[in-house]
Order: sequence, then C-alpha cells, then structure tokens
Amino acid sequence: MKLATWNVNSLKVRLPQVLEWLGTSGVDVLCLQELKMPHDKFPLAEFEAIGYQACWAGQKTYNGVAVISRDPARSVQINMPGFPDDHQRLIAATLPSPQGDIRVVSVYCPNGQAVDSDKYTYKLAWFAALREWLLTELAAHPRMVVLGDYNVAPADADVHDPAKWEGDILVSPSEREAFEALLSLGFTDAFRHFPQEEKMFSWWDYRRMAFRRNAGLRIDHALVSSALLPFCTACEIDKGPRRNEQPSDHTPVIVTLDLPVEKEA
DNA sequence: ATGGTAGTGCAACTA
Repeated sequence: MKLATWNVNSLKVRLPQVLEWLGTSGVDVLCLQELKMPHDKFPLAEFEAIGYQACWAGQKTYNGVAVISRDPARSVQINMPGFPDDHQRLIAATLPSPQGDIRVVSVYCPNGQAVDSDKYTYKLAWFAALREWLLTELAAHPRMVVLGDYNVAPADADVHDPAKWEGDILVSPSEREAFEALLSLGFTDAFRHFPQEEKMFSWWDYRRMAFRRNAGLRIDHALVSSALLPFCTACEIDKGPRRNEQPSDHTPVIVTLDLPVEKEA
C-alpha cells in the first residue's frame, strides 16, 4: 500500500499533472494540500474516471486539503474540533487496508510567514492544537499516517544552506520543537526511518532558479504511528513532478506500507 | 537590505 502527499499549489492548474502522476506512481492514497479552490469546484468526476474516490475541504483562493483514494473514505472529519479555524487545513479519513482500517490525515500546516509575525503565533497555536488532537485521535485509531506540508524543516540536514536559513521561518527552534512534539506522541518521520541520499528536499522556491540549484527544504512529511511502523518498508521523495512544465513548488513524498493479506486459519 | 516567481483574481495578498 502506497500513500503519498503533494502540495499542488492550485489543483485547478495542477489537475492534469496529478491525474498523470496517479497513473504512473500507482499510489493508493494521495493527500493533497493547497487546493486553492472553492469546495464546489473540486474535480471529483476526473478522479472517479481513473478509479479514485475523494474527500476534500476547499475554500476560495487559499488552503484546501483532500484525500484521494482507491477505496471510499469513512468517518471523514474536516479541521480540528475545539480549534475554530477559517482555513481548511486538515482532513482525516478512515480507509481499508488488507490488515484492517487505517486513519489517514492530510495536513496543510500554516507557513508562518516570518518569526515575528501574527501568522507565526497562529502557526505555533495550530501545531499545539494539532498535537492535542492527534493525542486523542491516536487513542481511537492507533494505525495512523499523517501526511502533508508541515512547513517545518526538522533538522539542518533538511535545509540546503543551514547557515543562511538559521532562525528563519520554516527552521526556527520553536517550529522544530512543535514538530518534535508531534513525534513525541509516537510518530516517526518515515523519511528518516530509512537511509537516504543527502540534500533531499520536497520544496524549492519558484524564485532564483532554486530547483536547478537544489536550493530546497524538506518540509513535506509522512508521520507513521508506532502501530504501523513495523509495516513501513520505504519512504521516498519523487522529484519527477517538480521537473514538469508549470510545476508546483512542492514535489510528492511517498510512503510504502507492506500489509500482506492475512491468511485464514 | 531587497527582490526574485507563481497563483488567485484583477489589487494585493500568500507563499
């Protein structure tokens, strides 16, 4: 079972790339962020035409998240109860697997803009709420994967030029602590669970030829709960879509769970 | 220190 996350930066613009990538990558579940479209403009028919279902939370211009899956999602929840938010940044869904249900969450964590801004305060509050919500969600659904754009590069190894970025938004100590606080619930950053090449990133600024220079950050992550970790066999970044014409500034991260069908006694 | 690009939606905001 392959699950992926991709901040598409407008699903309207990126839809052909997403449909093509679903066909070539063979992922079973795809979490999307930054749909940037009103809820009623979501292209459900296009996904259904290639054998996928979808649940989503859209809004005009900004944010927006979705879970695309071969199987229909159940118990869909949008945003976090107890944390009123104008932004559509989280959607959770229960999906079947050969070994029982899995709880999948697509998150678009706030960017924060700058460390001294109101948006930074909102970002840290959002992460604190996410931790509290995941604590209870994990108790109800131990088999959980939280995929998305966290807008945090967890360590200097996830930054192309750590000295230049030191203390900046996306790498500041408080943001990294907020990310680590999620891991402390029992999640593992799947990418770091396996040996990886150096300088592997998931986002490159559109400006200053950042992708050509590999001047990127790793801010898109798949967090796997301890109950599922034994079945996690791979996590990779697919740089292919970032090379497309008119690409998103993010590229997909794929996590593989090896869940063989349990034989009957 | 600033600006560089992309998307939405048509000015200015977000990233």
